[in-house]
Amino acid sequence: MVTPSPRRIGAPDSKTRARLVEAAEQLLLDEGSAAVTSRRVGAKAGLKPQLVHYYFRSMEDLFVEVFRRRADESLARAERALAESSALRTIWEINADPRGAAFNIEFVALAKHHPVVRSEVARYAERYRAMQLQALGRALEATGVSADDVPPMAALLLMTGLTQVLALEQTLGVTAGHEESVSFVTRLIDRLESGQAGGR
Amino acid sequence: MVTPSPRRIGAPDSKTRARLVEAAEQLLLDEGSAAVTSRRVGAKAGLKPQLVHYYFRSMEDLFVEVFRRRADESLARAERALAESSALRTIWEINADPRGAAFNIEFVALAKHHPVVRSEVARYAERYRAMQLQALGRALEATGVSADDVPPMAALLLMTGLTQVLALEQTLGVTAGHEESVSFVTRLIDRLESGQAGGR
DNA sequence: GTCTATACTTCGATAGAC
DNA sequence: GTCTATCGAAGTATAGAC
Repeated sequence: MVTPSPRRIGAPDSKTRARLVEAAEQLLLDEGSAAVTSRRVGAKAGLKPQLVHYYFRSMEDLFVEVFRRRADESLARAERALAESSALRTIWEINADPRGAAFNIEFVALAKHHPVVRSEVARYAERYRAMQLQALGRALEATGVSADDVPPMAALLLMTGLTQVLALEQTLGVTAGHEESVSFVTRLIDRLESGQAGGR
Repeated sequence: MVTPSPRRIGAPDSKTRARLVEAAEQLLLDEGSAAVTSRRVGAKAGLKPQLVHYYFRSMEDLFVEVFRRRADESLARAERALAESSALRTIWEINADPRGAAFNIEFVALAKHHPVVRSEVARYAERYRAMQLQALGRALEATGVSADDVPPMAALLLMTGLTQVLALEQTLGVTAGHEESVSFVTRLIDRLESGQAGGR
């Protein structure tokens, strides 16, 4: 009794479909979420725009697919990295990738108008946060920083926030103070991870 | 020899015009930049959509107007506030307003497709940053924190970044750890400003 | 000085041809 | 299983009526 989707949809493993997803991601990163229209995605992939609607029931479905592809990869990569030592530095490096931060920002924008995207992004954000938090808690403990002095959650949100402002301002061409701030954070991390007895 | 604009534009002090700007700002904050179209602005203001094009040469002009109105006000407010004492806390409070952070994010999105908006936002960001930086430098100095230990620029970008992630995540409905992080920062500020001898 | 009728473009989506 | 012809709605903008 599953109201069968009235429209036919292309095979999930089609080569053409993969090209469309790739084109959409490119467009999203280069020109922002507003540029990801069926017509422009088609053009970028060198295909007719209607193909987007053949392979995806709606634009929202395409957005979700683009998001999942990258989010799954990020989660896996982070999981591997955080299992190693020096989690503090690893967490910073993962978040410091400006492409990743830009990607997030665009999807939060899409989430405003696409409920399915929203729940997907929210679910991912929570998982990602929890994973990093656990690793960061262990890492800070190892350096001798008490959780009362510096709650891991606050440290994590401060790091994440910094990388996101940097990404945001980069799109404006504003970069004053960026290097200085990054080197402050990396120095702090170096001091903590090598010294292994930082704090107050 | 100024190629005179071929189209007639309504008076800058028109009441109707003000209504349109107000409606655009509402729409921007409530539904994001993608929702600010001539048709929707007109509807929100209870006017015909064509009026948007009568009062503004282009949508971009409307965006710039919305931005300037609020940016000017923010700059003036910040200038007054920062002249007072306890600049550290003041800077935090100004940035902690989630509406302001959301506003910024939406305009950075618009900047991607509207060069005039971009230069306007960039110019404002630089002025705002410089102003806060100066006040923050003085404030940190007063608390006995050396600029070598905590560069004011880094402190400023960390604070700004935190408020922006919070705003971003709020639109997703994700709020885990927000209170904890905010209270960490405010406690830190309290300690610095009252103790007046924090640091290491 | 203010607003409306209208043109033109691009959007997402579908039905049906190969 | 894959792609094309086409529709109706919504987008920006202009020319001209009041």
